[in-house]
Amino acid sequence: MPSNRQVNINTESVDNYLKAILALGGPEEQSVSSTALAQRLGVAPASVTNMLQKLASARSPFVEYEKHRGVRLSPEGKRRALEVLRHHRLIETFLYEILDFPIEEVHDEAERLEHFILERFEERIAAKLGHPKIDPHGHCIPALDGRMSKQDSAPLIDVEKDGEFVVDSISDRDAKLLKTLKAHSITPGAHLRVTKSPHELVLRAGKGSKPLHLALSAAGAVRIRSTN
Amino acid sequence: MPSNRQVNINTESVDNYLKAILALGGPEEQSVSSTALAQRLGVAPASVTNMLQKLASARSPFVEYEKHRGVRLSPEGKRRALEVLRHHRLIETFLYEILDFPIEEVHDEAERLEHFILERFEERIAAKLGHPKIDPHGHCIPALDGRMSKQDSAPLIDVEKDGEFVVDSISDRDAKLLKTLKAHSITPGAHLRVTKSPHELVLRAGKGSKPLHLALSAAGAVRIRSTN
DNA sequence: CTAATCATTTAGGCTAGCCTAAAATAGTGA
DNA sequence: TCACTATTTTAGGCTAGCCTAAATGATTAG
Ligand SMILES: [Mn+2]
Ligand SMILES: [Mn+2]
Ligand SMILES: [Mn+2]
Ligand SMILES: [Mn+2]
Repeated sequence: MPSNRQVNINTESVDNYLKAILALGGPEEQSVSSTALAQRLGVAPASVTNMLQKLASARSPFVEYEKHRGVRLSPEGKRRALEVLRHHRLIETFLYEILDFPIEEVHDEAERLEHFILERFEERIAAKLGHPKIDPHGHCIPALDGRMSKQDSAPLIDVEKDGEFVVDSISDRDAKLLKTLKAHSITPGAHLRVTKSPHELVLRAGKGSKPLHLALSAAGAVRIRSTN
Repeated sequence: MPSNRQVNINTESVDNYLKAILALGGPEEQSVSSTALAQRLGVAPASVTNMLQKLASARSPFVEYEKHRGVRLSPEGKRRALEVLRHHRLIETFLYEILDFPIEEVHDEAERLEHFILERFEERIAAKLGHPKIDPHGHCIPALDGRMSKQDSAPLIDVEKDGEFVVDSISDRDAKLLKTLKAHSITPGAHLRVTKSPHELVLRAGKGSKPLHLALSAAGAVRIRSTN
């Protein structure tokens, strides 16, 4: 009857569970279902249950978990998740700015490295980059203390009527889309004219760039804000 | 009776076994004992035997191994070991040159990262650094094809009589020694006056730096070459 | 209110990589 | 050559993190 399980809580896998809970919980930190986690992490639901039980029953638990009711990060879990997110986005910025990686390749490389760097490395690249607040996808980089400015933006898919916007951020998880958008000069900070039609959005960045027909299914990956 | 074992041969642990065999086998690629490997890797001898059996019985084996007679790298194993060594030394150079790490800290960080970078990352930092041939400890960086120039140097401990030499390289594995040597301006490429006494060596670098009394036990970590 | 469906957990298994203890082999020197 | 010692291997176990299949719990439609 191993009740007070002694769990090794510093693994790549644990990091990834915490990051996934942070991402799926959204800004309101809603509770996240096993199935959603299983899908995001590419593992079986049973594996998720197993891990959640471990994370919840550790000595200082990373999550609050109740059977059948989903899971939330504990304060400690949130701290760790934000730390890994900071690693991730700093590494992405670094790969993009210093090592000249193409934007669509930085995510996968960061996804591995984020788990294996020490504070010193983080501190050195942050310094080298001038303590950036935004990564190359337009996402906010959490500060050392875990604070992160709320983003004042909306998914492109929620646009109600045609208009002009500024590109806020683009999801880092779809390399192909990132490449396409880049080819149309649709990058964070760019001005964007949006025209809605039943099944797609038509996007135009600068004068020189061709209009892009974007399926609605892809429009969740782009966030916009107003042109002040 | 699982004879043709299907082994996953791309793990950090496997990398570390191969690197250790490369290092312990020396330039003559002598066969390496289980005990020596166990000691170097900080695992039990039984664990080594187990891993060697796996590495030797894979479909394209990384080692040639005979019970009780030690182990050598196969051509494939040597290729991989040199690849990881290249990663390691490129990362060290990069941490030192680009991120301004202190010399005595680069090794530990590289020791982890070397297993988790892709070709692209290797290629980018090599380019950024101008395809260096020598790392900050003075060690040769294997080329992409695995070739590595022989080092024309000798361990300081083999010095027979007093004289002047050039510091060739310093072992990366002893951070404390690296720091001490640095404080006495004893770094790769520096000129060095060596005076032998029964139990120690006295080392003097430039005029400004204080003489360093080095125990013989530490003198294996430094390699020297003649002043042309 | 009940039955079908869907989500989640439990149970049982697997591999990698480590461990310890016991057994076997090799090497050495009397 | 034979016994003693040191090295190495075998045998058996453990944890982390996955898996599948079966069982259970929650939800919803009739
Ligand atoms: Mn990313
Ligand atoms: Mn990750
Ligand atoms: Mn090193
Ligand atoms: Mn290593």
